[in-house]
Amino acid sequence: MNSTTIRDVARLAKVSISTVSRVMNMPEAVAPDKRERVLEAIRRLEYQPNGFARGLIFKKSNTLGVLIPDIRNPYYGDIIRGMEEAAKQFGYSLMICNTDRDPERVVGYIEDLREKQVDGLLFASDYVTALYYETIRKSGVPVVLVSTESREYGIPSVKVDEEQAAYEAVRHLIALGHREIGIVCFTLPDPISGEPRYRGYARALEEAGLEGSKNHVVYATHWFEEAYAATDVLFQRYPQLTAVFACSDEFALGVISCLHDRGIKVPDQVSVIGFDNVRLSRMSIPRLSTIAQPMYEIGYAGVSKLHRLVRNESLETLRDIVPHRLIVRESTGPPGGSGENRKTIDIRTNDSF
Amino acid sequence: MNSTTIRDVARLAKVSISTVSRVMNMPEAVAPDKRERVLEAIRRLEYQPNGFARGLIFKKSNTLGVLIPDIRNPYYGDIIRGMEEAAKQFGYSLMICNTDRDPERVVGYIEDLREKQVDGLLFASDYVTALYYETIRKSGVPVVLVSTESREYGIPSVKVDEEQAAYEAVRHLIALGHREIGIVCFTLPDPISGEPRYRGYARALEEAGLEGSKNHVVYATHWFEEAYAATDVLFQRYPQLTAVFACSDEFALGVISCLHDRGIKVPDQVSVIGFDNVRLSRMSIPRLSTIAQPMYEIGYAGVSKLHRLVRNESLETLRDIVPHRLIVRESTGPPGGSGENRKTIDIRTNDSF
DNA sequence: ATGAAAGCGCTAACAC
DNA sequence: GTGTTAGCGCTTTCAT
Repeated sequence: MNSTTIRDVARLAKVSISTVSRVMNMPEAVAPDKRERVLEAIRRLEYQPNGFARGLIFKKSNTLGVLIPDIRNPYYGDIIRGMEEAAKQFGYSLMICNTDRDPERVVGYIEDLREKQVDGLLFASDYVTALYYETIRKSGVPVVLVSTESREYGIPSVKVDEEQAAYEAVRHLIALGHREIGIVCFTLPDPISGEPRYRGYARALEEAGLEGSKNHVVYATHWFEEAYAATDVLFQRYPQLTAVFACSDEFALGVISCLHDRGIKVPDQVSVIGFDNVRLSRMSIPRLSTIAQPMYEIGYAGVSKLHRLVRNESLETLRDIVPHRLIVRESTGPPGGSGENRKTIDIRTNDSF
Repeated sequence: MNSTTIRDVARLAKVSISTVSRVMNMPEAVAPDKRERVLEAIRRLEYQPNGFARGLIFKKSNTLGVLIPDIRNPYYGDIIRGMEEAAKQFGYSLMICNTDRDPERVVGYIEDLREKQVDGLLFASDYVTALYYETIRKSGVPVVLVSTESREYGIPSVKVDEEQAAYEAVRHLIALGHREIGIVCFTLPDPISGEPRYRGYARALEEAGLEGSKNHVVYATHWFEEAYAATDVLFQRYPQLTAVFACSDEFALGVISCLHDRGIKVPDQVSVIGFDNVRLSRMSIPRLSTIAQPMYEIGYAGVSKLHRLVRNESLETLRDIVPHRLIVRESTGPPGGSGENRKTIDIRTNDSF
């Protein structure tokens, strides 16, 4: 580690340390000749100021902590990029932490970030438990929630309207002519991505007089593999389904893979719609119809909001809702083969992974 | 921000600040009654020490900087998880930065991380240019390269044997009976993932007396969309191909999508093998045959190595090579339809994205 | 315009 | 065992 200090520079330039400090912070305030000498000394010594010392004085780190529940989920790629762009704009660095949804790590990271004196915290997707809230409160660090929200604790947040988005996804299926629609839902109780998306699904069904379908639900927790397995169960119970609403694009891929392995064509026999519009959804065969979230903008807006918070500016709104939109690609279409015409589904657990 | 200091605690507990400091750093060295009083005061005041002050003394941040070229690439998910696990083990936090391969951001981040006094730097996948090296050298921060290496500057690194891995991928294709094999290669000059993988491809071809195929190459830079477009060019030039080696799984998906849109079946008519074994490769249809890199282990090993460097311990080896392995799934098979039997390929640029 | 000195919050000698 | 004190590297009064 390069350990030349301001003292070394002062000595070499034959000035006092305050002069050196001045050329770094208010260059105009120092005589041109001395300024040049100092600059030269800085160059020669490759001097770079110590962030700890500055932090101690300014009581600011210009760093924001970011808690990501699952860094493997492509959903966060663009969220992070949006955050980074905003951070750059406002002069912050990001400290990105992956919690793998482990409460211990969440708490550990919050405490660590607070010790590192981050100026603020971005908390993504996870549900804010009492433990998390208490840890955050204690730390005294401003927080904004990203793709999650908290009714109990009134924390600022940025996200889409999950219920409405899910509603529109299922509306799309209904408009296509589907009558028997299943859902692969995030394991309840998940008050963020689970419950609201289920409600949107149920609302669309009711509105279309299809409430009989409302129990065509099966659960999975975030992973392709689970969605794959859940799909077997779903079609075992409700073989009449002609469409399924998968609560994430990854789920949708799981559903499609399962169906494919059972010889069922998507979308000819069964339509599948996803949620998120991660890059993957354009890379699969068939390309996924899905609900697009503006991930980049969500990340950007999260940092903007936090920036205001950090500077004690007032927030126009506590909970920001950003627009989603339906994207129709290839995985949805009108109902084709009916349940009866379909090849019987093999419900044995698949063991190919 | 919670701003109670060690002084406040000392006052409330009616002891000196050194006693407070002691209960935090060497609790046994202080009398039980006082210790309890201090602990109670800490609890009451929700005191948490200031990392800047401690950093100033210890000259350590217990933080490692991580430079990721493209956070959207799923390849880095497990790399980061491996790093994080090791970091936790060794008592570091990770500061993850996404550079999007922008030299300005790379340099900016290195300087910023240095000011933040990170104890070390993990530099992933990118080629170490003279500018980067100079920036790193100036900063004086120990570095290890992850999934990249540097012959010029002799920087420690952890990665697979790209050339050999590519060789084995193509060997697999040859063993299956393929004679006309194309490659979708990273844009040259890419001395890390481009050139060595091409050499592996070429070596396998030569060894099998297939050197005629060696020019069946087309280039793309990291993205699905580019691989898709490159595939059109590849088959336009060499319609006799029955197999292609894609230099990444993302490329492989691009190749497969393109082929699929042209009505060509994988693997029945054309075999495709990828590289990396990202999670995606198990989620696609067909599931990808690929070369698996141990991403998690690479990340873990990178941090371990850096940890040694930070503590000035000697390294057994400068450049670590970790094992790869061939995974055969569904996207490769024996050559089926010959070029002639195949539907003519539509070489117009696809505009579906 | 410039230097001397105080002090940010903490740890680590060094007394006692 | 515990308190006093001298810094860690820097910015910022305050004199001059």
